[in-house]
Amino acid sequence: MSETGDLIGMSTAERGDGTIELQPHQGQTVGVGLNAVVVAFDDAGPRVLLANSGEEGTPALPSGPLEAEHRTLETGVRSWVERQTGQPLGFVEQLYTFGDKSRPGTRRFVSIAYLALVRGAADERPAAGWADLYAHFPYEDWREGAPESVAHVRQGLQDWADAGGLNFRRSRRARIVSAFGEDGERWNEERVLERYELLYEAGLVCEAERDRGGTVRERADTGAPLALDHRRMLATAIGRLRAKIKYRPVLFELMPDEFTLFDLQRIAEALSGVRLHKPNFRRLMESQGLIEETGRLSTQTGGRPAKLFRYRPEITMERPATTV
Amino acid sequence: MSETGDLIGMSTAERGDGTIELQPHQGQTVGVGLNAVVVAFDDAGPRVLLANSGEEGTPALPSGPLEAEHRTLETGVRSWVERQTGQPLGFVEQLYTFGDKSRPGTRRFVSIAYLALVRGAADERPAAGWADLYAHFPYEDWREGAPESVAHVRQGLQDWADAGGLNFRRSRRARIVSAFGEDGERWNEERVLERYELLYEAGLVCEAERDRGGTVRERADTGAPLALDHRRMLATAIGRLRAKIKYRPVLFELMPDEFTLFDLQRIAEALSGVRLHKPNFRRLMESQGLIEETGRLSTQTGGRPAKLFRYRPEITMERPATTV
DNA sequence: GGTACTTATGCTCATATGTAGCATAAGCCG
DNA sequence: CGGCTTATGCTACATATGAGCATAAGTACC
Repeated sequence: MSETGDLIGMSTAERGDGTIELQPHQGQTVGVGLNAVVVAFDDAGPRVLLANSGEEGTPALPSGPLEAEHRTLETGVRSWVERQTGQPLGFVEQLYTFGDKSRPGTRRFVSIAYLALVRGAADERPAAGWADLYAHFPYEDWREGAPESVAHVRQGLQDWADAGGLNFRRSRRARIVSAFGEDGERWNEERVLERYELLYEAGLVCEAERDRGGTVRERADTGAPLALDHRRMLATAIGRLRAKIKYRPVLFELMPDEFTLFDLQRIAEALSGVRLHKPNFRRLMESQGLIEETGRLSTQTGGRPAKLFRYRPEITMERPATTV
Repeated sequence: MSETGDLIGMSTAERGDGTIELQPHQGQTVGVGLNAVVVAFDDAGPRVLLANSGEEGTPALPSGPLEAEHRTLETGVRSWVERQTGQPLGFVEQLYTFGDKSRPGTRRFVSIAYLALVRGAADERPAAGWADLYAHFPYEDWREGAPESVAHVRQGLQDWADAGGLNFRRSRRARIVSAFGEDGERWNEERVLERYELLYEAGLVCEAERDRGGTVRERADTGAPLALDHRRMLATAIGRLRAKIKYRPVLFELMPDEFTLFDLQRIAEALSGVRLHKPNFRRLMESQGLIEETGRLSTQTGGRPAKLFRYRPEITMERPATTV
């Protein structure tokens, strides 16, 4: 191998066959972590898989370092989640890579976050458990109309905007309107990350206090904290998921083999956090050809029995799918 | 700092104030690289910024290792691109993180790829240059109808599908139809990555041959190669960009201060790779309130002079924007 | 057994959005 | 001045979306 180093920061290593292999130098020792946001459903609603980080510790996402034996990043994630929680993963998708320097002096750390969907939230695993998704984002659940916490949060943000200088005020107000809409109007359910980052910046989530060296104090309005920047990852995941169910049939990764159209709708609503119009939702689902009747009925509805459907994965195609 | 290590693969380090800090162990030495797909326009069309990797080397994307002084990943990317090519970046967005183990024995390598848009393709920089985007993806340019290369490519894929066993054949054919449509119908311009990965798997791009130890031989139908997995990154970037111009006003990151509606349309077409209906494109742009007339006219059109417009960034809001 | 209640299912309508075509305006070039 | 170019504006049509209402078919309760 002959080093030529003809390009700043790169070295080209000649292989035996005369071809050229390009490899960046190592810049510094960097830890690479893998994190997973694992989402599932049970009767109580949307859940996220958490690993407890010790006795008093804040809960954390399943995570671990990238290791030599991981063939791909994705296998690494699968292996960590299964080792830590016993939960095997189905659908897995890369979310985002976080790598800001946290505090001067601390070692550089790059975290690659993944989103995973699994088919049922089976409980009773050691050092792991399914938490209510909206316990960490109370203001994101608009299924019963605007939640109380939103008013609190809006007020807190208003105060924060008013506290700044003249220039700050304008741009902060614009960001608040963009993220939270005005007076309950124009709520865009996909802006989960934008909202969380605004709250963090305004010091309204407890992680903000903690990262400045303060103590973690839970807040009812902005929700329960997670370790490190894991709540940011969760926000990223929810936002991505809410966007994705509109154009990809990912919903079915969460469904049992057989389901009614209303089951499907309830899960779509739980994820997107808003109510949907029932007849329109049915029409959409039936017109897309993504599902087919099994011929059987569900009598567990409390009213007229509902037809049971199954997903048709053979129509992988592309079709936009579902909701809002 | 007391190590408790209560969670597999994690260690909790107690800080002075009694709060808990969670940090993954270091798994192995991993190099973290930053790559940038920088896109711009000149009169000849869409361009991508490349750094030459030595005399005979295949061109490469601007890239370099993550370094200690980079505050964020994004600043790292900006700094590397400017150091290597002299090009300062405007709009920057994270694309995807690649980290598969390439060959057994080689050191693990994680590459974080970014997409950047800049306002004009000024040339004449040392060790850098603007290349024609579609030179690397000839089959992606449908502005003049289905390109000849598509027929070649389709044939090659067909042969590859037929060569496999019975089960392979079915799934391969389905993937081909999903990625390339059938007979020129149902072409989805956003599936750039899906198409590239199919071609790679079928051995129809020269990188496939190269990565198996063969020599790099350029192919007219599937386009010019790039170093390492950089063409995969480029495919990811084009796909993301084509999707994004439909719901975000990113187009203006590429435009000069003043432009005609047809200028805008040409750039939208060049990126998406398909022709657009002119009256509809105008109506869309005018109805969105994202641009405003400057009051001046362009007489360079060869016909009736066109009104000049400028972008109104104050309407950052959210508005879906443009095309198809 | 009937009545009230529940949920499922099917249909209609108004309104947005997207697609395609054509007519006219206003410059240039010979 | 007539023929070319491109810009600009408008209209007809198809499709998607959003909201309401009527009916069907079960269960729970009296």
